[in-house]
Parts: sequence; structure tokens; C-alpha cells
Amino acid sequence: MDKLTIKTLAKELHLSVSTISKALRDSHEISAETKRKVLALAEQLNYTPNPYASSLRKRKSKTIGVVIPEVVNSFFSQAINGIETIAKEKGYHVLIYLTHENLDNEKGILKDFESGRVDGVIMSLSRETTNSDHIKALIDKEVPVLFFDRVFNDVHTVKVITNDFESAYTATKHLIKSGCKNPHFVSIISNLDIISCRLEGYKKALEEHGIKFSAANVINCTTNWEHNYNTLLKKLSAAKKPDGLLCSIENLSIIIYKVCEDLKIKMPGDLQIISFSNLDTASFLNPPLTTITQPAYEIGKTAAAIMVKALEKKNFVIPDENVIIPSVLTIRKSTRN
Amino acid sequence: MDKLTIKTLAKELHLSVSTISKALRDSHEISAETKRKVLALAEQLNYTPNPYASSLRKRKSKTIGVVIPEVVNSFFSQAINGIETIAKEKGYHVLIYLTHENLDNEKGILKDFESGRVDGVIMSLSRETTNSDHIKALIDKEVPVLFFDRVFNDVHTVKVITNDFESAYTATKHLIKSGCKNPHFVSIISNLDIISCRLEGYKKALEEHGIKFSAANVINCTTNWEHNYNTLLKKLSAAKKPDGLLCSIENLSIIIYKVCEDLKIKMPGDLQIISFSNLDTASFLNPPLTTITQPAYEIGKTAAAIMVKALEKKNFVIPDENVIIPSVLTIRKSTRN
DNA sequence: TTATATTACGCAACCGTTTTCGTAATTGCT
DNA sequence: AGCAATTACGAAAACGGTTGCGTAATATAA
Repeated sequence: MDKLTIKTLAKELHLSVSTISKALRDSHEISAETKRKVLALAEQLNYTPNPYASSLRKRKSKTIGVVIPEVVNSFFSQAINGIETIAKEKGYHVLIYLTHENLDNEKGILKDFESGRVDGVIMSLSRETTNSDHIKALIDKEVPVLFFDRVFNDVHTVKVITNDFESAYTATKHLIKSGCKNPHFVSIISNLDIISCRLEGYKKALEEHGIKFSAANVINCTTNWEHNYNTLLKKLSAAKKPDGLLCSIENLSIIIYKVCEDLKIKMPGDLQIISFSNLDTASFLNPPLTTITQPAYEIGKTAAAIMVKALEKKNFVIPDENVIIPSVLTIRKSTRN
Repeated sequence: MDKLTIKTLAKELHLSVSTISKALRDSHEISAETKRKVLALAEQLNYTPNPYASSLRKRKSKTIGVVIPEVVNSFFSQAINGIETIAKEKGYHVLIYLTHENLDNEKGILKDFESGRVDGVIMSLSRETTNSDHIKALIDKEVPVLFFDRVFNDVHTVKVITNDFESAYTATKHLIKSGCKNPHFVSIISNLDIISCRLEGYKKALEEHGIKFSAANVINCTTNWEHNYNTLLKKLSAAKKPDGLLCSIENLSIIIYKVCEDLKIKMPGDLQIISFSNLDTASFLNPPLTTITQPAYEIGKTAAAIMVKALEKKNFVIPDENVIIPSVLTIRKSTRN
């Protein structure tokens, strides 16, 4: 049994290769009768067209590249879920690449995309990314790039994001209204826009309630868990320690729980916590964690839907706009009230 | 600026297309000097070979298809992480497909793979899969398929799994030694081998301790969360209710916590729980959850490494064997001791 | 010196589809 | 009937690399 191609079908039916191809693609040039015969034989022989031949000829691959920092993360895995759902629906394939928060990885991946491997890219920046040259280079090669969550403002494209500023603002207000006099902001060192948005929302809430902001209010973490643990340990056992935390990174909230356990800090008695988080175990933590939940699945779906639309319409230019899908603040026992 | 192909390089250097191609692939037929020039120009012009042209001609795509039930799941996302790590290292690309536990989806995905889209497949079965015809059909087309975690025994291939039987056995013994007289097994309706392995391990522990097993000891859940909640609620408020649970599915443990909260069941006082789980929040749940943690990342890496090896060696036959990477039982406060 | 290897490159077929264009046969119109 | 339009198909040139084979030039051997 040698390989089953369009030629096989052509020979079998005494038709030309081009007729088969057109019949399979339901071209108006082919009679209904011929189409029927072709489809029937294709079905019978279990013919599947070679996607690479097709991609080569058509100069498109029906493939979307997804570039994210990590996959072991509720937010990103939910986003993938959304992207894949739309992709499958529209007949697209999804190539996944992880940057592991590393800029060089990100560059390498995008560089590879310049080959035409993917029709479009949906990405969320690595934490190290401070410059968009590699992204612009890709866009210059006519590959549409679309951001979600972690975006770069000086790249003109759609950015599917959530209302980070407002969420942080609302959450901080909640902390203050629940009695916090000294809420801190737990952050991660990066140039990510989402982090600064959240920080600004936090600051605004402080300001509105007459709480003075100082750099000491920001607890800066890194990618090093041990370092983070020590930083938090120090901060939470200091004299002027915080009585509330707004945690801007899901993973860090876990460390905070650990530190509190070790320091015997009572939540929410001694310390109230709100975290940006998509953990579906949040309500079973001890105590249940008040969260700002990002609509990760919807963000993924929306980003994919926009990308597909951009790919299907010819001459469709991706607008330079923010699509904002709001987050949800869910109050649980890690904060009072 | 029109498209940059091998022809562009050829013209520029007054060499033939084949010479360029060979130079780029570091063929021994090409002189060192020529190679240098070609590489230099390629670098300078930022040339990236078209992967689809190459795939078409070489009849391989350097792409691995990964088929899993879901991605919003610690186990599977960690496995993806492992797979992607090895793939990147070896120059492979990763196409992700989700079955959403649906057999028809799984069939459709594998059917598409018959086109040669991927060089090999790493998969974990959907819960609905009871028959391996679609998998065998793919293997018949010379596409190697390799299983991890959720495997099908009558398909002759490598299966990267963990020691489900022993883990369940050990965990159940732990429950019994911690005082459980009536430990139940929380399961999900499926034909998955891993589930029956776990059940067998559970049974063996019961038997060894003279506890009689009956069908009523198994709490069968489904994919319907509400149904599961009700089932568990009924079981946990019954007269002869369990005093211990071995939960075979990560997601179900969350529901159990919910039910216990609602029924005011104290853990571990009234009920002890051990769950198969890769949640890294396990130690912060209330109470911290005793878990059997599967080495998901290692499983992913191992599976990918074997796949790559199979793809690189010609005439390499994937052996019909189990590669077993043991799970780890981590005792926390949801069980006594 | 002549015969044989080796080196370094070009030619052209090929991978499997898509698509433009050409054309014979049929249909429609006046 | 005469001519234009339409229908249904085939030939062949792409798409961008890869590769087997041929060959001229150079190196090596006898």
C-alpha cells in the first residue's frame, strides 16, 4: 500500500489531479456528479490531504502559534483552553510554545515564526520582555500578533486584557474598608504593564483614603521562590509590618500562606489577603482566599476569535485597541467581611 | 521586498539552489568556504527556511502531536511542560489538542493525524475511550503513538505511567492504619486502566486488613459536577457513611471539601482523605490534603524523550512496555498521623 | 604518465496540492 | 442556424526545499 494522494484518486476515477482537487474543495467548476464520485472514493479510501503540501501552496498553515510564559498556571491553562476551543471550531491548529519567562526563548520562538510556520500568533509576554523589536520584526513579515493579558502598548495590535487597574483599586478599597491601615502590594520585578496597572489601582485607593504611599509598601518578588519566601518572611515579621496584602501574582499567594503558617500569622485577624488568582481551589484554602479572578477562558476565546477573524478576512487590519473583559472580585475569609 | 527563499540566496551568490540547500544542511559535498559564504548571507538577510516545503519533501514535520483530555489540570499541564521542554531541546514543535474527555473529538484528532501532520503522537486517553481502533488505524499509517498515564493495554507501544496500583495500596493502608474502619474509594465512571489499577490496589489493602469489600464502597462520579456533589452528599450523610476516602481524581477532591464544609464534616476527625492530586496548593487547603502526587513533569519528559528517540532512529520500533515512574505519597493533615 | 578517486558543485526530478489558463462540449439566445 | 456564453474538465506551472545522479576539476595512486 503506497501513499494515498490525490493522484491515487485521479487514476482510480480516470480524472485529472486538478479535477480531484477542485472537487474536494467543492469548486463550482466541477459537476455535482463528479464531486459525488470523488467524495465517495475519498471517503472509501480514507483519504486525508497532506497539510504541508497544501500549506506550501496556499502559503498558509491554518495554524496559530501560542506563546506563553508557562503552562502550569491556572490562568494560562484556562486561556489555552479558550484558544483551543475556538481554534478547533474554526479548523485551526494550535502550536504551543513556552518562554519560561525568558526573553531569549521568546525571541527564538518568534524568530522561528518568521518562517511562516504559523498564520498568526497569540502571545502573553515573558516577564523579562522590555523591548518589542522581535515582535515588530515578526509583524513586519506580515504575521499578525495579538496580545492577551501581558501586553506591550507600543505594538499596534489588539490586546485582550482585563481591567487590572479597577480590579486592584476595588480590591484595595475592600482591604481598607475591612480595617487595613497598612496594606502592602506584593509584586514581582518586571516591566509588565499589568503589574504597573495593578500598582496604580492600589495607589489610587490608598490616596483616596488618605493613606500615604511609599516604596516600602511594595514587596518585590522575583522568580526565585526561596528568595521570595525570605523577602516575605522579613517583611511580615518586621516592626511596621503590613496588615493587608494585595498580591498581584497567583503563585505568590501560595508562598504567603506558607510564610503565615510558619510565622503563625492569623488570617484575616493579623493579616488580610487578596490575590489575583484563577485557582479553583481558592475557596478551600485555609482560610479561603479572597481573589480577583481573571476571565481567563473568555480572554483566550476572545483572542482566538479575533485572530481567526483577522486571518479569514483578506486585508483585515488588526486594530490597535484594547478589548477589556472584567475580572471578578470574590470575597472569602482571607479578608474580613 | 519579495519573499526570501533559497533562490534569493542562490542568485546573490551565483550558486545553484541545491548547493545552497546542501550548504545550509552542512552537507559534506560542499566546501567549507562555500558554506561560510552561504551561512553568512543567510544570517545577514535573516533567512528562515520554509518548514512546510521542507516537511513536504522530507515527509516529516518535526512536530509532535499531544492529545489530552483537558489542560486546566495540574497533572496535564505539568506533563505538557515536560513534553515541551524536551521538544524544544530536540528541535521539535508541539501541537496541542484537547479531547474534553470526548471520544468523538479524540477520533477526529487522530483521524487528522493520518494526514502526516505530526511525526508522532503522545496521548492520554479520554475517559470515554473503550476501543482502540482509531489508535491502531493511526499506527497502521506508520505514525508512532505513545501513551502516558491513561493508557490502552492492547495497543502495543510504550506506556509511561506511574505505579497506580501500589500507590493506591499504600495510601489505603495508610488510611486503615490511621484508624479508618470503612474507607471508600471515590471513582469516576470510565474504562480507564488507571482507575481500575487504583481500585485494585485499594481492594488489596482492604483484603489484607480483613475489611470486606463491597460495591457500595465505591462512589462513582461522572463528569457532571452537580451530580457528583449530590452523590457525595448522599454518601457522606448516609447511616453507614465512610470514615475515609481514597479519591482517584484530583478534581473530585475539591468537591469533597465542598461537601464536607456543607455537611460540617470534620477532617480528619470524622473523615480522612487522600487524593491523587498534583495541586501545588494541596498543603494550603483546609485541612492540608494528603496526596499521592504523580510525577507529571517527569512523565512528560520521559514520554517526549522516548518519542524523539523513536523518531530519530530509523527502523526504531517502539517496544510494547511500561515505563513506570513512581508517585509520591505526601501525608498531610487530612489524614491522621 | 595514465588511470582512478575525490571534491565541489549543478541539473532536474520530486514531495502533494492549488490555481491559472486553455479548450472542447454543451447550452442559451436571437 | 449562427454566435456567444456557460459548463466541466485537463495541462502545467507554481509553492520552496531536498536529493540522487552526473560531471568537470583536482588530487591521488600505480
